[in-house]
Amino acid sequence: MQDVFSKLGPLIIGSRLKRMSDYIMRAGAEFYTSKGVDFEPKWFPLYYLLSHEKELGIMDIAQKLNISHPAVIQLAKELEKKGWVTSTKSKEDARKRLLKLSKKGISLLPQLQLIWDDIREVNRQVVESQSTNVLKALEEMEVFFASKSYTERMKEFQDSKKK
Amino acid sequence: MQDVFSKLGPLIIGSRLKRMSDYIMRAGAEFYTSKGVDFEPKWFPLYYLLSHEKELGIMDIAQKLNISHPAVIQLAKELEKKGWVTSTKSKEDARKRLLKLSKKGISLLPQLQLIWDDIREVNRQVVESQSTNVLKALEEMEVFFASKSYTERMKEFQDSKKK
DNA sequence: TATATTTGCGTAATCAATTACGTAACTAAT
DNA sequence: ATTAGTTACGTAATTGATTACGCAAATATA
Repeated sequence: MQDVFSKLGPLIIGSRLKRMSDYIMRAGAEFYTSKGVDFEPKWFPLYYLLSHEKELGIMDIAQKLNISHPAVIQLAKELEKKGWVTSTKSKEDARKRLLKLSKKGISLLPQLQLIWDDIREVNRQVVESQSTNVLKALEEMEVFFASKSYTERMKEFQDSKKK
Repeated sequence: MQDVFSKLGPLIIGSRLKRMSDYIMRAGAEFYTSKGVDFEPKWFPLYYLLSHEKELGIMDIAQKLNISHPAVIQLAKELEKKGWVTSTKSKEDARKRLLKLSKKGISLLPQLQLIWDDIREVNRQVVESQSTNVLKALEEMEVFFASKSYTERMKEFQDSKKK
């Protein structure tokens, strides 16, 4: 992705973010394997969330993780198969199925913590090497679009041109 | 993805990059639709590349775009169906199938250019709003990992802890 | 209380991209 | 000139996530 694309600059922010994200996620997967832990990066958000929140319904999780609810069901299915997560029907609301970490899931935590510490440390090295901090940049983008969405900004730009 | 995750910082660089990338890509798709142009963001890299390079083989493209060659074949199939891309067997190397923009594909370019200009402009606004430039941050990350991969850095960190 | 609407969940179909594998054409080495 | 190895491409299977759809429970409304 050099030469031709170097001049594109802002036009391909999306693709470049995706490429870097894929790269990091893949490296993360490698790392779990190298440590002999049968854990996949995609499980992290759900697992981590449950490790902090005791019990949560499918939709609550989907919202907190900002993914679709079928994705949550799928991830939960995998973690249940591993025996790390169990579910119970809610007594207050019969529609809800509550997820939580099983004992086995909780007992795995310390081992994962160590790995997460390592990942965090290397990521910190990345960030510290930067004169321009990627996390800060992301933070700023999130705030920027929270105040007004990309699509809205597009519309406004269109209108401003017409004048 | 607030509260629980806010303290994670560097641990979830990957997920956050992905989330932002997804967001921008989706907005891009919306924009094409709103302009009544039947073009998908995923086609952009291949289309744009061909608009600059005349003729290219599948593998050349895969390398330049940093995607797998089946992905190129798939994208090409779609663009061929649209009538924007044609292919010919290479005379120098009978294994190669060369892709290029068709006349129809070329004639679409000016219209797309206008849209790309708009996208570029709004993205520029994003970047200019930032005290910390996301493109610069990405650039730095790319350089950082080009000199030594994430996995290598992981290994080194592991070793340094043992001492 | 009956009815309409919303909410929570599950399944199915679809999508975009990958890995794995096979085949044919080219290249290098003997 | 054979053989071995590499390269280019295509297909199939898999992955990870989404949207679309439907059902049942809860909530709001008449």
